[in-house]
This record gives sequence, C-alpha cells and structure tokens, in this order.
Amino acid sequence: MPRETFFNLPKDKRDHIITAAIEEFSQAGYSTASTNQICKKSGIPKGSFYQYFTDKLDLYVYIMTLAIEEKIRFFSVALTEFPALSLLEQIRLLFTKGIEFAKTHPQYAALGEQFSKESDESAKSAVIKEGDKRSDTLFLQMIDQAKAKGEIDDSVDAQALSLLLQSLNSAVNSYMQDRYGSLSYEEHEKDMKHFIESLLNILYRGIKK
Amino acid sequence: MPRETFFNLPKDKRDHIITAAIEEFSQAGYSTASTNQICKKSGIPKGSFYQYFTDKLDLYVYIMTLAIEEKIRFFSVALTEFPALSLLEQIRLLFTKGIEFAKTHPQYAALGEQFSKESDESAKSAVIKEGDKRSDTLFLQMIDQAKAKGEIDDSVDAQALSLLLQSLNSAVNSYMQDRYGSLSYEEHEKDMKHFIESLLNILYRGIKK
DNA sequence: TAGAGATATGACCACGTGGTCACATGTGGT
DNA sequence: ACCACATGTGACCACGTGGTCATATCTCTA
Repeated sequence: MPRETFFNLPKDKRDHIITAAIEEFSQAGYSTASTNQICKKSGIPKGSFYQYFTDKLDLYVYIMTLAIEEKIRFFSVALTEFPALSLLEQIRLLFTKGIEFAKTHPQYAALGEQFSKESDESAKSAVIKEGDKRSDTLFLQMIDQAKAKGEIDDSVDAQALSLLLQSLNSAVNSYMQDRYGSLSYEEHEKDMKHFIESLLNILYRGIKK
Repeated sequence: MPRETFFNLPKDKRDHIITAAIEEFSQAGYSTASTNQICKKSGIPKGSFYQYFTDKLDLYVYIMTLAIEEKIRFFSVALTEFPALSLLEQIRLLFTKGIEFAKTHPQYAALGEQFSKESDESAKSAVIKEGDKRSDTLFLQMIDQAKAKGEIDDSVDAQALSLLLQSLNSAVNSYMQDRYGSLSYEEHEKDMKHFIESLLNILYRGIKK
C-alpha cells in the first residue's frame, strides 16, 4: 500500500500519478515497466516516487487493486440489474458486458491483459493475494444455481463448463481486439452480437446433428 | 538465421547453445531473457555469440522455429496414424496429444507458453512470419470436412467453433499445468481423460436439458 | 615453414534499470 | 521570528543489459 504521504497529496496530482502508472503498466506489464518513465510521465521526481511508494511492486499492486475493484463493480451492477435471468442469458450478459467494459475502460482492460501475460511470479501472487479469482467462483455459482433450477443437464461437469466459459470469455475479448482493434464499438456491434450468439448456440445445443 | 559459422560448429557445442537458449527463453520469454545468461549457461564467450547470431532476435526466431517444427511433426504424425476419425475423435486426439506433447517436450511447451505471453510485438511478428498459425487453419479444415460428411449440424458457425477449440486447447493445457504441475502424467491420466470427456460431452450435446 | 583468412575471445561501451541519500524547501505551532 | 518536522528533489549508485572490436589463436594451403 502507498504511504500516507501519497494520500495527503492534492487529488489532481495523485490522479496524474495514477494515470501515468496505468499507462505504463498497461503497455509494458510489471517487469518491463519503468519507474523512470512513470516519473517522467507524471512529472514527479524520482525521489518523490520513493516517498510515496515503498517500491515498484507497491505501486503495481495498488494500481491492479483499483482495476479489479472497478471491474467487479461493473459486473455485479450488471447482474443485479437483471435478477432471475436464465444461465444462458446470464452468460450472454457477461460476454457483452465484458466487451463493453473493455470498450469503456480500455486502460483497465489492457492492464488485465498484461497481468495475464505477466511472467514475474512474485508480482502475480502479490496481486492475486490482494483479491482476484472471483470470476471462477462466480461462474461456478451461476452453474450450480442453474442446475438446481433444472435449467441445464445434470451430466454437465460444472468444473469443465466453468473452465470453458472462462477461456471463452477471454477468447471473445482477444478475438474482438485482434479483429477490430480499437475501432468504434458501435460499428461492429452486429458482428459481435452475431458471433456471441454463434458461440452460445454451440454451447446450448452442442455440435451434434 | 544463424550465421554459417554456427552451423560449422561441432554438433555437441551447437546443441549446448541450443539447450541453453531454450532454457533461458522458456523461463524468461524474449524481452526479459538475457544473452549474458545464455552465454554463461552454454559456456561460450560473449564475442562468440555475436559471431554465430546477428542479435538476440536472430537466435530467438531460430529457437522458436525448431519448437514449431517439432510440434507440427508431432501432431501430423498423430493425425495421419488414424485416418478417417470423426471430428469428435479427432478433437479428442488433439487434446490428449497436446497434453502428451507438453509432457514429453516440457521445454518446447514452456517456450510456446512464453511466446503467447510475449509483449514485444516485433519479436512476435518475426516468429509468426517464420511460420505458425497453422493450428487455426488445421481446425477450420477439420470442421469443414466434418460438415461435408454431415457429421455436425450446419447451423454451427465454423469460425466460432474454431476459436472455441483453440482457446479450449490451450486452456486445458494450462489447467493441467496449474492443477498437477510437473507431476507424473500417468498418475493423473484418469482425471485428465475424464475431464476431457466432460468437455467433449458439453461440446457434443450442449448444456440444454 | 610461412602466411593468410577464418574463428575465438573478453575487456569494454553506452545506456537504462530500481533504488538511495544528503540537502533544499515548505508548513504549522509557539 | 524562530524552529522542528514533514515533504520535495535530483545527482548519484551499483548493476545488468545488448552489442562492439582489437587482438589472439587456430587451420589450412602453398
């Protein structure tokens, strides 16, 4: 956690630093990100950096915490807005909301992308310890609920389905990124909706004739 | 491509260098890997390194090429061994062979893992240019074939299914890695087989009741 | 045996890194 | 007006990086 000095800073200066850090970490990931660059971008001297944060990792974990909080807030708002959806509808909602999140919070999304690629294990575990992996339990909860309601077949393995949904969720995002890059969301909304429906169709009916 | 000097080297010295490079790149990825470390590990002086390779990227692309060739050979042998399998059987074969490859060639598998995480775009594109992405076309071919044979439903979106299979394939591998680490393959063969069957079951029948 | 051309070698370079520290500047209370 | 203490600051450190180059050592031909 950042030192008290950091939180005593005037809000706009703090925000400058946060913005600069998000920018750097979302482009470079933890290990290749440069504290010098963050200082230069936010206009603070090197010495001040180490007045505010104990080290690079301290800042990184703080930034990731902000991003995680934001994303969780985003999803849970979406889910509670529509209670009593079927599993398939819930999944559809999460997919589309996932894309929406990446669109409205591109920096946070990029941060997450970089995090999943991070090779520095100590940095990864430090972030995870500070709270994540809730998406897995979220999916498992949804699946169990749906089974209880008799929505889906009992022969479906919950663990396997959860893995499938997780990998699918990230795959959809990177697919959209690869295909349309940073182009406007609205322009390709139809394509994306159609693609998601195709996936859901496979998921629901299976591929058998 | 390495310089001629490199290929004139006695085979065991060349192999030492290759081994050291694989070790380093599979642990650190391209951008964080250190040429100094590779020199130290393989026992060659710094000067010799730059006698053999034009630069770090030259060596990296060469190593990746070796890994890709090996993996493609592995898969195509497996597929041609059993001609006339159904799509589901082909997919099952690829999943299990994928795990087997990761088990028998852990270094190469780790190399691929690191590559997919690589953030240095120039390195990525240099490797891709030298030949990859065949797995995507492989899946698409299999799907088209299966459709032609009337094995799977026409309403299934080939592109969507291919993406699903790709992401699932890598997800299965990292899942196994996370769960069982480097433990012996045989010990958990049953678990893994069971897990794969669960996934194939969802894929085939869908999740609907 | 001489000499030419390929190959081996490690000291060296400029640079960027994360992190430190002595000192300058601000701020609030007396 | 003073002083104590929090805060700001950038020159500096040791180190590791990818890459170079003059020189030493081979090897093979004449």
